[in-house]
Parts: sequence; structure tokens; C-alpha cells
Amino acid sequence: MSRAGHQGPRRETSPGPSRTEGVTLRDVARAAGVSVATASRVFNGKGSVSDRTRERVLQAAEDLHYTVNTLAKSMMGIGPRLLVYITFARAGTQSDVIDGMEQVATRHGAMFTANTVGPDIHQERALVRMYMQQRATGMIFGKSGDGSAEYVERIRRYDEALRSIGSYLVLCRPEIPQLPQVATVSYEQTMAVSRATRNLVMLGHRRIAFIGDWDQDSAHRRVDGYRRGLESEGIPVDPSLIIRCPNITADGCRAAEQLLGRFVERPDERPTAVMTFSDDIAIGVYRAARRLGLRIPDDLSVVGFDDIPFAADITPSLTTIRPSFRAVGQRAAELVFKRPEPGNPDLHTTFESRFILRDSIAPPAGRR
Amino acid sequence: MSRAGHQGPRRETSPGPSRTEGVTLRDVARAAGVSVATASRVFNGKGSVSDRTRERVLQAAEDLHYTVNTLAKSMMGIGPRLLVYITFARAGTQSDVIDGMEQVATRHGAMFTANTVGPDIHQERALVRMYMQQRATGMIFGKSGDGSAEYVERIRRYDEALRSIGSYLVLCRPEIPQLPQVATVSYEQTMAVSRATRNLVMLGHRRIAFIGDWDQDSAHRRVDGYRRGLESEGIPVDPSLIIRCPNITADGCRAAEQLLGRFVERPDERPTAVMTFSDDIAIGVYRAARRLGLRIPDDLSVVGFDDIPFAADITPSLTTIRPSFRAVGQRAAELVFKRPEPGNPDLHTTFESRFILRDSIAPPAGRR
DNA sequence: TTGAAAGCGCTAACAG
DNA sequence: CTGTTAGCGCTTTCAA
Repeated sequence: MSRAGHQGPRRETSPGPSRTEGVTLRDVARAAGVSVATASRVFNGKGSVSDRTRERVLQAAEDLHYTVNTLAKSMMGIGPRLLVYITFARAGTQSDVIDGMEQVATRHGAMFTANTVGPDIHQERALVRMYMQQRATGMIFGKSGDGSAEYVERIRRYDEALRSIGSYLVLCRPEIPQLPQVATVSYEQTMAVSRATRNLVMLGHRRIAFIGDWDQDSAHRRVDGYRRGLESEGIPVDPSLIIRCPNITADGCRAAEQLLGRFVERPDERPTAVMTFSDDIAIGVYRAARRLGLRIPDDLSVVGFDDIPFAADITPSLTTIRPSFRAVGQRAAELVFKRPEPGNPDLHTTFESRFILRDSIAPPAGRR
Repeated sequence: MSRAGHQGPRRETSPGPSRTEGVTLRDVARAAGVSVATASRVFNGKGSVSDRTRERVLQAAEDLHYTVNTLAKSMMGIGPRLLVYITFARAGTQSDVIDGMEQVATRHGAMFTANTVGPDIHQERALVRMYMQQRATGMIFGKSGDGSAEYVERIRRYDEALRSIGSYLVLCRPEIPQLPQVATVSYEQTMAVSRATRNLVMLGHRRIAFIGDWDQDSAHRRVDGYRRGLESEGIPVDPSLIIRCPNITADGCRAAEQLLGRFVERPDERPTAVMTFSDDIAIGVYRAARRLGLRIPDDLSVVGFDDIPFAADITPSLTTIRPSFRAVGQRAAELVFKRPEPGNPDLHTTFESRFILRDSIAPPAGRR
């Protein structure tokens, strides 16, 4: 039975853990009068078992309400895989990204979890450690980071650590030049904003502001697109029209009020259009415009970014840029399962973003 | 070293699984020149280890990039706990519920995962089975169900199965009378809608419609509140003013257009106010009103439910009902860790919902 | 303070 | 077709 007693003195209590709650394969085997190996074969379809035996085992399992413990299987590397997404929020645009990931994970029969962390690095590290300890198959990062040396070093460490346990890291952001071996998936930002900005210029706008610059890689890229759009049309960039603010409606509103308030004395110099970092900020601009008695798009054209569900429902409907969030999530998840090696072109993907023309932009007043 | 060779013939290959990828405690112990037991003690702080030995082990772990495998610990019932939330969506109102759960799980040092499933029962069952196999500490259900006998039986089975492995089930919905032993957390619906409906009556409305009835427990409760609100004010309920439609903006819009379209010939009989199942539907009503040339609130008062972030930003801002979604999530998660026994009053909680008065309601035209 | 060994629940190689 | 056995990575008891 037990190997105890082979030799040496008897122990009163045996070492090791005590049995956990619940029915085990051993219980089923015993009830069916077979060995655990045979019972195991029944549940895994491997090896052959006589019909009568199978029947008995299945019956015993049913009677005892047996549920296999996949933790034990996982320990041998044959349990379900776990895909982890670590990001800053689950609401808004992230929900499509997450849905895309869940979809792919489910298709692969893997477990999936999306966790959010604040700006606290300790918390992030704790989360990464926890899922490393759980031997997650792969980990995807949603926060694009600030691109600082500290950020790059942190990501490098995560990548190294994950590889060392046979896991895999994927970032939802543009490729990090210093870390070409780390897989990335992103959506077009610079080009898309640049195109939208040029569109405003072509409508006749000359004074175009940008609201929502921030210490964030994605903000830099969008501001960059704004700059390039202006420059390519020969319009000089006026730094005083680039307003910093966090990506929150209320802050966007405040920023817009301040910006537009600067021109009460000289309305002719007031910007006639605003590019924003996001739809959330654009909605803040709407609110500010209403307070200041400015009509959109007559007095002020506004362009958002993200195409949140309500962009089409606000009045006037918001012209914006729609990234392929779901595709980003799907691809990121696929990368975890495919694990392309360095050099593989699949390692870095950028999805296109679409310009969604609605009613919040028009030629400036003077031009009509 | 190995127990093989004690007796019997030599095997070429040993049975059982082969070593998994990654550094194990055994590797660390070997590198530090101690036994695995000692190394284990170092990492768990149990038992005593000399400073010199501890130092060596820690150093070895560092050098080898050791990460403990909590799957092995979990097998012995001492790993991190896992809290699972199964629901229908992660966006919208669910995101607050989920955030509340995550917060509590994190506070308890537990892992947390939110999974979505469609109406397919097989998918749901597969998910439950998977997490049961993972020996989840507890499972929370977000879908309120339709209250049918089939639903009740399904929940009863889940509860039984989860208990049998020492797990725990919590439902985010009102108590199921047939299953008083299953923990529930919910927010006030009937009462809140009733109160809001009466408020409309007191403003002078007599013809009040309800849009968004559906085969869902929560729909029944809200329609019920609407009915009670009218009746308590002595207004007869007109079934033709209760419109069925799924909880989607586009459907709400269609439903509203149809309803209001019935009265083009006799505008005096047109409903002057609409209670809706949700803010999403209310926004559909806004859209329909705009198309039909009806002004809100002058020609039509509208009340939503949920208080989604944009309820305050649409024009006119939406009067609605705000449930305590975050509190529901938090409490549900806490129940998983507290595990109240049958009879404990904590087993069933209902949080209050607040009436949020904004600009989408006013006395009907004739009354001003 | 340390190590040997047994055991958590399961799978797989091998022998019968 | 079925049982025996070793082992996955870890903890814990007992003895030294």
C-alpha cells in the first residue's frame, strides 16, 4: 500500500501535506475497484480500457461528484494554459481589446484574465510575479509606458524573467527600438492624426489646437501626428496651442476653457479647430464650447480619437479616429500562442486606424 | 539518490513526467549546498535557518532567477486563491462591478478573473467546469437569469458542485426564493423605478411609457416598479405603452420610433414621458425623438437607468437611476472570502439605488 | 539548525 | 487491458 514501513521505525503521523478537500482520482479508483492509472486512462482517453471497466469508473466518478484537479496536471505541464493581460483599465477602449483577447484564448482552450493596475510600479511587479509563479503561458501588457530608460529596463527584466520560466511577453504598443526581441502589437496613431489634421487644414482651418498632450508614449505619437500634419501643409506649429492635460473629460473641459478663454478679447485669433487626444477629451471640449457659447462645428471644429460608442450619439456627432482595438487584442493573444522568434516579421504589427467623418467638423466661419 | 534500484530490474527511462522548464527549488538547494527542505524554510519563513545558510540560499535563488511554482503549493491547498466572475459583458455598468471585485480580491491577496459568456449554456458550463478544475476559491455570477425553473435548477447544480470541492457561489441578483442558501448581492430596482415613475406623475404626466421590457429578471423588476409607481398614484397601466426590446441603443431607438409613430394622427394622446430599462435605451429614445422632431424634455420626458458616464454629457443631460455597482462587486467578492452560512443575514444584500435628477424631465407641455 | 522521506493528485513508462 | 511505480515541485514531520 504505502511505501512507509519498508524499513526504519514507524512514525505516528506521516510527513507531507494532508489530503485536500474534495474527491480525488484515488477515491474514484477505489470505489470502482481499479487502480488510479486505469481511472486516469478513462478520463484522458489514452491507453485502452475495457468497456466494463470504463463504465464502472465513470459511474463511480458520477456518484462521488468527482472533478479532476487540473492543478496537478498543470504541474506536469499538461494543464490548461493561462493568458494574462495587465492593463490600466477595463472600461472604454480597453474593453474591445480585452474581448479580442478572450476570444482567442477561448479558441485555444486557454484561461484568460485581465487585471488592472494603477501607476504604482510595486503593484505591477507584484502582479507579474504572482502570475509568473502561476506559470502563466504568456503575459500581455496594455500600458504603453512613457518610453523612459527606466521603463525600457523594466520591460527588459519582465521579458527576461518570463522567458526563463518558458513564458512569453507581448506589448500592446509600438516596437521598442532597444528591445526588438519583445513582441508588440499596436495601432496607427501618428499617421492617423496627421491625416485628420491635414483634413482640417484643407477645410480651411489655419489655427488648429491640440488638447491632451501628456507624459505618455501615445500622447507623444498623436501630438507628433498633429505637428506633421500641420507642417506638411506648410502651417507653422504654435506651441501655445498644444495643451497638456490628463485623459479625462473634466480636465479636457478645463483645458479647453482656458485655451479658448485666452481669446475673448481677440476672437479673430481664436483657434477654429481642435484636435484632441481622445473622444473623452473631445467631449470635454464640447462641454467647454457650450459654456462659452461656441457652436460646434460652426465656431469650432472638433476631432476625437478612439470612436467610443457614444461618439455617434452626442450632438453634433463626433468626427474621430477609430483604431482596430479588437484586432490588437486578438493579435496580441495569438502571439502568445505562436511565440514568433526574433527576426520573424510577425513580431511587430501595426494595425491601421480609420478616419470616421461625422458632424463635428466644418470649414471655419470665414470660409463659408 | 533516487529510490529506483532498491530492488527489481533497472529501467532505461523512468516513469512519470519529465522535469518542466525552469529553475526549481531543488536546483536552488543544490546550488546552495543544502536540502530542499532547508531551502523551502528560507522562502516560507517557517522553521529556523541559520543566517549563513539563509544567505547562501537567497544568493543561489538570485543567481538562478528562481521563481517559486505556486501550482505546486496550490496542490497542497496553500497557494493563492482564485476568485472568478462570470458575466455577460465587461463594458458599461459591469466595469464598475468588476473593479469592485478586483479591489477586494487584491486586498485579500487573491487572483481574480472576469470572464464573459454569451447566452450559450454549454459555454457557461464549460467555464464553470474549467474553474472548478482549477479549484477556484469562489465563483460569482453576474447574469441575473430569467428566473425559469431551468435556471434555478442550473444554479442549484452549480452551487452543489462548487460546495463539493470546497468552493463557494455568489450571485449578483436578488435572492432566489427556492435557493435561500445561495448568497446573493443586488441593487434596488423595483423600488427605484417606482419612485422615479411617481415623480413623473407628480410632475403632471399621465401617459407614461416603458421601453425595454425583456425576458430577464431585471427587466421584470423594473417594469414591475413602473407598474407599481403608476398604480400607487392611481393611474391605470396601459399595456400597449410597455414596449419590449433588447437592451441596445439601436433597438431602443426603433422601439421609441414605433411607439411615438403610433400617435402622429392624435398627438394629444402621445405619451409625454418614457421610463426606460437603461441609459442605453434612453439614448435610443433621444435619437428617435430627434428624428421625429420632438424636443426633450419639452415634448417628452425621459428617465434612464444605470447612470453611465455619458448620461451627464448628452444634451439634455439624462435623469436616471444610479445603482451602487461598485458596492455590489465589492460585497460579492467579500462574500466569497467570508462564506456566510445559511441563516446568516449577510447572505443576501440589496444596495440602494439613487435617483439622479438632471435635465431630461419636465412637466408635460400642457401643464406649464 | 538541518536532512530524509512521505505525500499533495495526477500521468506515463513499463511489465505483466 | 491493467497494475505498479516513479516523478512533477513543493511542504512538513520527525529524527538527528
